[in-house]
Amino acid sequence: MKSVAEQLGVIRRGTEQIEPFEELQRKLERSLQTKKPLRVKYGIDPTAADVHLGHTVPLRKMRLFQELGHQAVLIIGNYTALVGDPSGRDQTRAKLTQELVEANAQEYLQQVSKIIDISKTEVHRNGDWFSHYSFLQVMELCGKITVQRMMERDDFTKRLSKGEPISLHECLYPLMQGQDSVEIHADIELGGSEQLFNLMRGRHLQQDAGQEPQVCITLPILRGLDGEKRMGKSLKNYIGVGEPAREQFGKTMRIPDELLKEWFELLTDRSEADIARFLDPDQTTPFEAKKILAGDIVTFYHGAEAAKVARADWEKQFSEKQDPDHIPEAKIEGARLAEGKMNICPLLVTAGLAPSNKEARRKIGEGAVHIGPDRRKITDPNEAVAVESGLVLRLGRKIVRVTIS
RNA sequence: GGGUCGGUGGCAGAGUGGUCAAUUGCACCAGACUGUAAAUCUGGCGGGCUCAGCCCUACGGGGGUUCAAAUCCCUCCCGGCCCA
Repeated sequence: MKSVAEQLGVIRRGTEQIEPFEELQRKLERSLQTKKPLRVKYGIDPTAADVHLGHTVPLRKMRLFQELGHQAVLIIGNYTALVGDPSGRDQTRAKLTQELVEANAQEYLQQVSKIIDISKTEVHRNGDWFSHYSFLQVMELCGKITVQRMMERDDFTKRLSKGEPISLHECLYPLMQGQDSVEIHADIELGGSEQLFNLMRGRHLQQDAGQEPQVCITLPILRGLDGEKRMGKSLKNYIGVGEPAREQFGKTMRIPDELLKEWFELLTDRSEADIARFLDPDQTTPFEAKKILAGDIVTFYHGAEAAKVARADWEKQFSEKQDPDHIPEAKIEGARLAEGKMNICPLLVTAGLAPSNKEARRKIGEGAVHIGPDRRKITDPNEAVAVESGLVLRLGRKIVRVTIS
């Protein structure tokens, strides 16, 4: 095991705050002496079946703790998901059914295992304990915080002043998350910076329960593709860990330059020196830096070879304006062809390039549709196109190769 | 429970009997430029069709008045505020 100083060094990298820092130091020292790993908690609510890069910031930190020999404890918030975390939200989350939550949870676990070593991770569903809580216990839990304290939260204050509804059950959320820490005896809890209130609840509840309180480590919120708002599913500004290599690469190439620094810091293992070099315009162009970043991200989820391919394809398509070597396939049923032909609009829709005939028609009018090896521009929305396997269709930056089934 | 205001497209927010598939902003898509960055300009942004036209669905749900409703009436559901 590494020395406390060494551990602290890597743990601190990229964190927002460590509260309280001295306690972390003490815990690490004791752990080293007793050879007893620290229990590091991270909770994730299976509200949708997609893990994105925003989630990976704390998960990567958890992975680091695993590498340092500590015990990762992952909480699947199947009960908290039913409540909905009010943190950073300006409205109540939509209600989810238990079945949906469980289905999401399965998917989550699979995706999370791309980042942490799931075989060495303790996984709990907080429904395991909350489903057995009596009403009395819930009341006792509620007694551990005042309404004033709860309302001090920024998100609640905002909603209150804007006249937006706050449901009482949302107030349960921080208490539940905190109680999770009691249940699993957490030494450390990881979370996004907006989680501080919830994480601190855990400390208080643990103290109440006669436990040593956890250290709260918050990590910066990753901004999404737009470069402004936090990465999130609902904002459609995310990159999923399960997405294909070319998608991850392409989306990364579209982020604003200003995002480069934080993405390198939060999503890659690049050293400070490397990052400084990439961001220095005298040594690396932002364009190249972005390709490196995109390559790093793809490498993490798909391997170095896939990253190489994704980059080569991308350059071929966008820099050289050629057809890339690897083009996603779109299946067209042979039965839909009339004498080997099909009208261009339904063809684009079937190939998944356009959401509707109407939209396809518009895009043709805008000069966004090109087909075939010579990338002929389609101008007539009623054109019947000769379709054969291998035909390449383009609509804007989207590209697809037709296969007839 | 009472009073009152309100529920419009992904969001914000106009519209208060016909000219409304619904002003505008944001977001989003595409075109030009370019580094699929930023900035800028342009077009688009419910759906179907035999597509300069026609048709269908849509302004919380249901019902009604009217030649005609997002707009008026009834009712139900949901929310804010005030009172209890």
